[in-house]
Amino acid sequence: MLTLKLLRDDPEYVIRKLAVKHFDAREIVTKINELDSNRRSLQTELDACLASQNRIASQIGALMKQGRKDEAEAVKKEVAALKEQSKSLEEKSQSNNAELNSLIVLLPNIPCDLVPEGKNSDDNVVVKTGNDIPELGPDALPHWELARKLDIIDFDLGVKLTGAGFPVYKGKGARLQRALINFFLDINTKAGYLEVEPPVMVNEASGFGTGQLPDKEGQMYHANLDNYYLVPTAEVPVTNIYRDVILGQDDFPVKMTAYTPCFRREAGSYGKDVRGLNRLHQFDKVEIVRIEKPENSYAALDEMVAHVEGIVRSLGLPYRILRLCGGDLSFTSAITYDFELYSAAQGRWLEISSVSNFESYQANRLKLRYKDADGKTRLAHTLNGSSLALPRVVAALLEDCQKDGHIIIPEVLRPYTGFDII
RNA sequence: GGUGAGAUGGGUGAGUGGCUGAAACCAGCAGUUUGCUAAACUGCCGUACGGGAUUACCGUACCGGGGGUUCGAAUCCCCCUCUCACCGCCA
Repeated sequence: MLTLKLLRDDPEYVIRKLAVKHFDAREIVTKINELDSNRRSLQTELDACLASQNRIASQIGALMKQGRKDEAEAVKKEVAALKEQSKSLEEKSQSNNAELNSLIVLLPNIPCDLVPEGKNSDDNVVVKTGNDIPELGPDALPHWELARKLDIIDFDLGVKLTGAGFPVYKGKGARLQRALINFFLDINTKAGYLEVEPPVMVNEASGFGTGQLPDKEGQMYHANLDNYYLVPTAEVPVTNIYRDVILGQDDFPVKMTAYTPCFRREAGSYGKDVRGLNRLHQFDKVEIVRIEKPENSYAALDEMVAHVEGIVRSLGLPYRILRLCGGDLSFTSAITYDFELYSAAQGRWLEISSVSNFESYQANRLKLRYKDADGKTRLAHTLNGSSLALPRVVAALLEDCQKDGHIIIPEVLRPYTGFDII
């Protein structure tokens, strides 16, 4: 969430920048600043009231000690009115602040200056393309048919075991999953990311920390007996490692990578988007997370984009990098680069990675801070990106690498798969 | 799941109603001195919010979380959560 200080110091800036996200913030920002000013005057009043009570209480203590009991009793009577007053001030202040908090979380993150104008995904800017789109013959198949023919992914069996969106990978299909996960983790750790294996269920506090709760509650699977949530992405447990943490100067940079299965209810999706591997309820993903000082976060973002591009390039699959426009940017992101692979048999681009800088928006929720050179406590910046999400990589790989009904495994993966053709 | 014991500042750990925002020690930071891969001494050393002469000052809150008793609570009462130990079960 945004900081009150920013909203107070430069409301017009916030309103102007949020317009890039097509978010009309004027009303909320005005209301927030009103509530914030109430908050401060109420607190000043309440603090003064409590201070007198404290003063009187210690007077009574002193009198009692000297055995001047009657005087103490007399002083006690003075407190009653103050107690009434502080009680009412406290109630006012609590309801005021509750309203303030409920409003401030409605404001999305401010897009950074690099974010292009635009309404929706059509307005995203292609910043780079790489690797050639293969010429497939007329008998080229979409991945779900290839998977069935080669008997490497069984969607129907997944339906039997669980439901739609929970495929079963078999034989070389299963091995391919494992190969990709290891390949991605190896590249990430070589680039200095610390490998982490986090829990795949998190508590409520973690869900709040990264912003999945309360808004996206319906998107997560909930184990209600213990009130745990299945992680929708490793970002949640990994970033929450640093919830309520104050980092020192020497702790930077923080670079972590983690593989987890990801669970998403994806309520409301339908049609060609959910065919085959295009959209699943459970999928594998390797994530990278960074925590940086504000002055370094954009350099870190560029590094992450270059890193992910290196992985995609090495797979030899046709890709492009998009800079998301204001209208397509997620609620919490200040800037996002999407990576897409071209799925030749479907004739469409599939998103396989999203690399974002959240600046201090997540950190403010997480209470993730650091001591700067002057010893001041400030909010850190958080960033994350997929490197990579497996299903659509597999979809594109199957479709783009098909030849005479078989799949030619990309060179870099062969040490991991142990085979070069499916 | 059962029984018992606990939860205090970065760490160890004191503290059973007012003198405790919290002893002491360790770690950390700054300085002094002796001098040299180090020691001694002195000072500083939690967070948030508010006020303000906006880095020095003042106020308020916070001793797992929430509520209660009281003029006053880390300290008493209630509820919850978590941790540890033993037993049971188990990959």
